[in-house]
Amino acid sequence: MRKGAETRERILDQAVRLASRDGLDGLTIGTLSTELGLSKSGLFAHFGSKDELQLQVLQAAVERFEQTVIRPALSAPRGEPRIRAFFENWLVWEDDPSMPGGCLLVAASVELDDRPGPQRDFLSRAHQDRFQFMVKAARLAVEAGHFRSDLDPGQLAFELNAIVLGYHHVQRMLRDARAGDYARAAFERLLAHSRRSSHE
Amino acid sequence: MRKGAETRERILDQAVRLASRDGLDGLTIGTLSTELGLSKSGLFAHFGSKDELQLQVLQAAVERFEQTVIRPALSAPRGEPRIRAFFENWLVWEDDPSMPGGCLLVAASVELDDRPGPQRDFLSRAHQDRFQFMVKAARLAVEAGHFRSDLDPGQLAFELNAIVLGYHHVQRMLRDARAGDYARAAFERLLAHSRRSSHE
DNA sequence: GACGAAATAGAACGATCGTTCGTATAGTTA
DNA sequence: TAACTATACGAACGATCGTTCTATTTCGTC
Repeated sequence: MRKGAETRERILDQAVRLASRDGLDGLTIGTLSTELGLSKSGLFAHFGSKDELQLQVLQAAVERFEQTVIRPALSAPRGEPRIRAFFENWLVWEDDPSMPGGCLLVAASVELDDRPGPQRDFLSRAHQDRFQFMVKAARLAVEAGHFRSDLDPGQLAFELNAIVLGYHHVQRMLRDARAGDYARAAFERLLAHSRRSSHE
Repeated sequence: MRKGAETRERILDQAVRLASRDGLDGLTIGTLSTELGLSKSGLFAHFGSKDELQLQVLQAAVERFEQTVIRPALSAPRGEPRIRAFFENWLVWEDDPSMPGGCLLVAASVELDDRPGPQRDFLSRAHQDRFQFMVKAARLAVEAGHFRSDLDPGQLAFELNAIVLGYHHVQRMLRDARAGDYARAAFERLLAHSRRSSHE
């Protein structure tokens, strides 16, 4: 019962890596087991089905996101500093070397957005939670007096999310080195607009 | 030579539809031929390889984007009106019923961004062209006096692109009906910031 | 050290993948 | 209409997919 959990983690670690490249469907039990030096059936026994493997891969990715991005942001002071920490950690996350094919949550989101099932349900919930985290962070920033009182927290969450998606695209598809500069400039513009009496 | 081109178009039409759901790899010659009432080998003969099929699917999608979004924008007056037309047509494109799985260019971009090959090369080029189109449109808007002279056209292109990606995500993964409102509000904020002496 | 359980391996399954080949049909041209 | 070519089909290929089964090895506990 000890050993099993260890290998399961080792499997999921490599599975996240592979799925970031090839997608959740492109992720294959055969290649995954080969790369890990395991037998196909031995690996399979840990999950019982490919659906379950995909689900656990998604869960692993979400857990890591919370650990890498959410938690550090929560330990920053409420208001603008927290939002800033969240954003910067998110950018770091997007280039995490443990996902050489780019953020798995982005890849899986595009892959699953129109395919009903438990994988989509789980991922959708995770994205909603992340969105609500940003909404709440924006509200706290308003309460702290950092942001203007008529700011729409949902709008800020949308734009924050959009900036990171834009970064992902320009960085990975266009391979434009200015991706980070663009993203940070957009973020600063968003912050400036969100602060008290920004322009009217 | 006549008949062949017709069926080829019919194949590509359905292929774009299927690939928008299942991705370019998920697109399968077997299911594609079945849905069209063709034999696998008969369909295959039109392309010679799956790689070539994928490439032509991408080309078909890019051509349609140019026809649906780029060309109408070009027939709008230079400057802000053109950018506005481009953006609105882009949003319409994102919900085009001929791609029930969402914009193929977004899906393929995430799928191919880390897989070298002619498909990625072609798609990357298409995205660069689209980006440059936005850059040029922004420059024209500056020249027309609609936008401030110190505006960074690349930055505007980045943010425009980001807004649409955010729309795609919130609309399709979160299934939030406010996606359009969010996107348009972000767009108006971007325009306001880009106009002459917006806030300083 | 022996025993029961957990973990892994190996072989095989039907299904489907992309692809090839030979053949028949359909369409175009002379 | 005859000849020719483009188009489509059907069967089969080896490879790989997820999955199932049985057997073997490894582990934790008494």
